[in-house]
Amino acid sequence: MDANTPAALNRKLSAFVALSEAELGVLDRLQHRRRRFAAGHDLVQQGQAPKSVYLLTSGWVCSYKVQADGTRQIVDFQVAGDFLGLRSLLLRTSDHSFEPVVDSYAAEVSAGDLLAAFGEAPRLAIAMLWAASRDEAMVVEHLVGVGRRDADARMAHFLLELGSRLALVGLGDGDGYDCPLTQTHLADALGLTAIHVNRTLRRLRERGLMTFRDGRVQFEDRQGLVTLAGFDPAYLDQTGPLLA
Amino acid sequence: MDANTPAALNRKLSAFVALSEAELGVLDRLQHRRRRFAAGHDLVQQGQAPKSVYLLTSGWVCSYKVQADGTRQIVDFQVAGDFLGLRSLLLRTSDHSFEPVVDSYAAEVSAGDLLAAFGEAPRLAIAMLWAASRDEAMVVEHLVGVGRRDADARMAHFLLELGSRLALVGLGDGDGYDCPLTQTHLADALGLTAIHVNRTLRRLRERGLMTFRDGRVQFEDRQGLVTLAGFDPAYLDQTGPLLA
DNA sequence: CGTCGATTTGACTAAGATCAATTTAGGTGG
DNA sequence: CCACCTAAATTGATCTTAGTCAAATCGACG
Repeated sequence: MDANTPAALNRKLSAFVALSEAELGVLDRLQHRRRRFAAGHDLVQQGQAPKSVYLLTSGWVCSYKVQADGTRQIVDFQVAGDFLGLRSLLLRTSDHSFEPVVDSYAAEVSAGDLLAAFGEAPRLAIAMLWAASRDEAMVVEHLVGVGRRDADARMAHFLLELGSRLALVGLGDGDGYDCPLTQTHLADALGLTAIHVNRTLRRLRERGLMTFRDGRVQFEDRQGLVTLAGFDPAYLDQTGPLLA
Repeated sequence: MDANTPAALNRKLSAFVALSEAELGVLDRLQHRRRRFAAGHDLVQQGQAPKSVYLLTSGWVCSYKVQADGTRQIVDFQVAGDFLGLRSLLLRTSDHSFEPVVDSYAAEVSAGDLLAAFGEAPRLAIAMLWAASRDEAMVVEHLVGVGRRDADARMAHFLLELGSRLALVGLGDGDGYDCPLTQTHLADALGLTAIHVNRTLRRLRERGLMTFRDGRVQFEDRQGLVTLAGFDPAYLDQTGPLLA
């Protein structure tokens, strides 16, 4: 799908710790067992206990929880370089489900292989822990948005964060990025209805801040968006860990 | 404050993996450097880079983020047996602040001591990772509540979860528990206003489901609350990990 | 007794949800 | 190539939940 994405994880972790050739080699070998996931077909059911982690190499996946009344909350989106199901390895019951938003490719890594790789390259473990912590910080920021930002700021913040994440793995730049999400995905992520998402996007467009059309997010006034959203990317911290 | 709370962490982890005498000893030795935190005085400022973790032995603390406009979102509450600032050890910038809700006591553990303890008792590391994963699952569930539950269900779910957590460390039981939170705390946690929290508690009381008065949460109709909230404690999983 | 914070209640407003259509764009079969 | 089907996007009208503004009550504490 995109030639440079197999290296997305390398690129992401390298932005954080300088990994040696040997460590990058271990990382590459982990990503041998490739699997394809077709858009719309769920990956893991809520309540199952998986024994593998997936490293997404290309595509988009969302992780979500559904409630008894059928409403769903999307917790996070995963793009190239992101992990799927890391937490589920530790908790006996997987606490949410995964839906590929578009056809996606991921490397399947067994818990055993992962532990072996950590033994071989301990700094890899640190780097992955950093990535996991960063993911958790994003969930926290997501909670802040849903709890304390109005629809416009919430949308702006969400799309800015996504832009930063994608730029880190070489997809898109400061001006915008390609984004296959539907307004329903946005609604389920932001705790809004699809209808309100539509009106929110219209407002942002009419204010000259950004457009989202034909699968493309385009920032027209990035600074204006940042101000509206109160976006402070400190929580995406790319400057390295304390333990290194 | 409460005689049995110093053992809260032991009790919590033991509910999950059977720890040996030796492992429990390592755990106890970690908790020697006690510190007191006075109610209302913040522990760590957003943006600082701490080099220690705290293990709360008694009291209540909340972790939160404040936004530029002054609104705040409480991400989680910590009670006896919970960690403070574990994630901040990995991300260079601490991504939120801590406020002791009441006078609290915590053991300060340096990153070095923690790593040493893991070397001595590797199963302790697994158990603590489990606890960290569980904390993250709680944040996810919190996000689901704020995003997709109305005020009544959100409140009911929150108070039920808190009850389960407290029962695990021996504070309170299935009927209720002592809770020092103000309605403002609840509002900042649930993404509501304090006024609406007040009305929400009144509705729950009038429906005969529960009361919250004079620092005491009392379940009157636990099953009714569980149904209203759609509370499924699977994400609090106490049945053990895959890696053990 | 007076002050301050927390709780409680009422009246009103507003952000976002719900209900109901219509339009648009891809894909499919004939 | 075109009629048809479906999912997504768009818009209007109306309703509901929760927020805002204002004020009274209550309790702890100096």
